[in-house]
Amino acid sequence: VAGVEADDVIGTLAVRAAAQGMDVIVVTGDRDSYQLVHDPHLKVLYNKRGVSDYALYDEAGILERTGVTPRQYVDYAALRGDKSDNLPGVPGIGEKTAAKLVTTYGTLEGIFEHLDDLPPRQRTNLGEARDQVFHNREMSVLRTDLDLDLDPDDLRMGGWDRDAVQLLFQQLEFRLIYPRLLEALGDEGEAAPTGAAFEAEVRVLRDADEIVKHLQGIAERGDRYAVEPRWEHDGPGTVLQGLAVTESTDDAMYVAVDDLRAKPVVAELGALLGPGGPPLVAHRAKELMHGLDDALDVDLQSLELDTAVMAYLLDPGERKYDLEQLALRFLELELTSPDREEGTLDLDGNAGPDDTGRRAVVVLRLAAALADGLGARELSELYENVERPLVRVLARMESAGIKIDRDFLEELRSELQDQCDDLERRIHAHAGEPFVVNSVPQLRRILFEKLELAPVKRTKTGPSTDADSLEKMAAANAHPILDDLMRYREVEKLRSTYADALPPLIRPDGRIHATFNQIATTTGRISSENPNLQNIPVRSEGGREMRRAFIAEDGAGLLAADYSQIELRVLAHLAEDPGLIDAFSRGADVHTTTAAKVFDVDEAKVDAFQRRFAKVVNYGLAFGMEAYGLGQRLNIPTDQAREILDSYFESFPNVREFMERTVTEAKQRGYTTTILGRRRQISELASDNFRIKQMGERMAQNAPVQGSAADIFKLAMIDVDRALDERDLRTKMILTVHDELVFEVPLDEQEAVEGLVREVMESAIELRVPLVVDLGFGTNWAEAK
DNA sequence: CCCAAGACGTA
DNA sequence: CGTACGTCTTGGGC
Repeated sequence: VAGVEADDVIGTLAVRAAAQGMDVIVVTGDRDSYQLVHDPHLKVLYNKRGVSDYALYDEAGILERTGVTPRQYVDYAALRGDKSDNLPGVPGIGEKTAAKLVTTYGTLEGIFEHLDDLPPRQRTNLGEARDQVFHNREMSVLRTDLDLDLDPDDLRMGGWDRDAVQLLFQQLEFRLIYPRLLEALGDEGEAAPTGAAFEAEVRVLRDADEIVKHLQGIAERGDRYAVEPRWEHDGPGTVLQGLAVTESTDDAMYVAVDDLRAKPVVAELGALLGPGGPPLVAHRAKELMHGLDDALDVDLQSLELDTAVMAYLLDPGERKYDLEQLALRFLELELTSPDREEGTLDLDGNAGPDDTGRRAVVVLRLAAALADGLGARELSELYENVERPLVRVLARMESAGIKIDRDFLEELRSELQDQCDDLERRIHAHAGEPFVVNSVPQLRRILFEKLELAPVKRTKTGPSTDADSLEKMAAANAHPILDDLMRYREVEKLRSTYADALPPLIRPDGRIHATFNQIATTTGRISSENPNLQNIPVRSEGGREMRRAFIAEDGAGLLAADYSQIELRVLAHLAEDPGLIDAFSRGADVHTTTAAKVFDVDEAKVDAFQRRFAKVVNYGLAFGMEAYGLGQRLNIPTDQAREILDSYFESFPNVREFMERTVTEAKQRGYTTTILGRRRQISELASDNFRIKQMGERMAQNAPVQGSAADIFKLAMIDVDRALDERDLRTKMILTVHDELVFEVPLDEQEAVEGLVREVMESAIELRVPLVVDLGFGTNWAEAK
């Protein structure tokens, strides 16, 4: 109620309801409500702390709790004051004295009339606080006589509007509360329309001439239009069933894939989707590209807007970018209405032509809304120059895949299996009993109970058994089981995650086709799944073997091109740090330079040990690592780590300044930005929880650096792809690993491609420091690194 | 079948 | 108490 305190509304309604004979309980953490409890029908459920510690007070309860009656409460509270409401009390008068005074003299007025009867200290203090005390009382009196337009009867609990609640919760991104609410209340809610009943006229075209005419019409008009694929089923290996196409906001046409295969139709479709075709809109255009390529051999090159990618740029922190959710959030449209007409689902429960058509219409509407959103956040250029062209680059990489040496992989697999078996036997012998080595709870029992080893660190559920802990325990010569355990973990990881998991993913063409996800990471990087080709081992010697299984076609080799220390170069650029810029500009080894500065020695005299320290410092401190963490990583005392930290920031002062500025800005704006304007929202920065807020600060420090590096890398991918295309080279880009690109290069193209790739990657963007690319060439991925 | 936890591979 | 991912095995619950 405008212009009125909420407490007064509560007071008025509570008193009115009690007067009507209703039993009223006011649930509150506000003690002022005690004054209301003068009616036998009215009680206060006062929550002292949190939600589980509470007390139910009736009139007698208030008297017992405070020593005064509800009617006397405001006078008592006025004397006592209330720190949380910023109302000072009377010095020397606490709860006990206040209660005594009020019961003796009845009211504040009564007390002040009898000041002379009181002890001198109280008399003076009360006299001085007189105005404050009356002010206090005024502040804590609840009004119970407001002129309200509503009555307690109007507030009876009714049904609930399920759809409205669902819509609201989806908009607010309350993902878990809605199902819990359904569970708690059952689905007895009153169904109410929410604009959900969205229908589109969908016409199924079968005649080739008619289809061609329709497509020609789109080409001639040249307006934006949407294409939505219908798939045979969800998930990988699905096949295109048909396409819905629309230029309007309320109708669409649908063509089954068999009808698209007619020669004149394919030709027309190819022209429409080719370069220079009218601007096409799709949701998850990369999947559409694969569908068109696989089923019809059509190359989609006229993509204008991909609604999934656009939504990702608006908020890269979302988990999913389903059309259903986006429609609800941005258009307030319910795409999957539960009561949709029968017959729109096929036997497998999949969407039919009508659904696909409706989706196409939604995609077209959504694109306009998202385009506005991108514009308003200055993300349009990033979308047009980077994310949009990248879609097709990634699609082509996925199609290319990487060839696998199946025999080598099988050989490796059986070797690893033997080693695992052997190590498992030894571990069981050390333990004196068989147990599941992979099971952390069972391993804990063996190590920390049976063998009574001393834990080094803890997890949420018990002592940690991670590699770091095992290593520290082994260093203390705790037990011979530890060495075998560490080797087992390494070998078992290689066996299960790579040697076992990769062979089933080899397609009939002898290659693995991973999916590169453009809308998965918060920072702007690309991720890889099914399998993850971005974490194939390389550091350990044994692990590196795995890369020998990734090979080139006969007559070709693999070229690996990786940016040298791109994140540190980005940091140097963003922070404009003279020390870092100088090191990179003169081509020095930046870790050596850091070591020289931190340890105060000549660059020429830096030893390998110091350089290793400096490397950890460079990659850790710059992103919020603190003395404790640095000490852990380097196995040195925290104090010593702090000294290193201090001298680092002394040598590179602009880095600290940049980090501080970044965090401040992120707190103020709610998001960080990259070189190309990519945004990342960091809600953690607004948390009351110290640890969460600190985590947010580290994210804010890292996101601009990792994200800008991703920006540059994506530019490079697009440029290289175009350069290869323009020169009609047969070389294919086949992998992307954050700062590394892998190409399959026909041997006769090696020289040309090496020069081209280096040149294009190094000039992807102009920074305050040079970009440097390292190249490697070989018959397999291990050799190319 | 789903999920969380812990572990671990990469940048 | 550096951040960013994806995947594996266990073990508990339905």
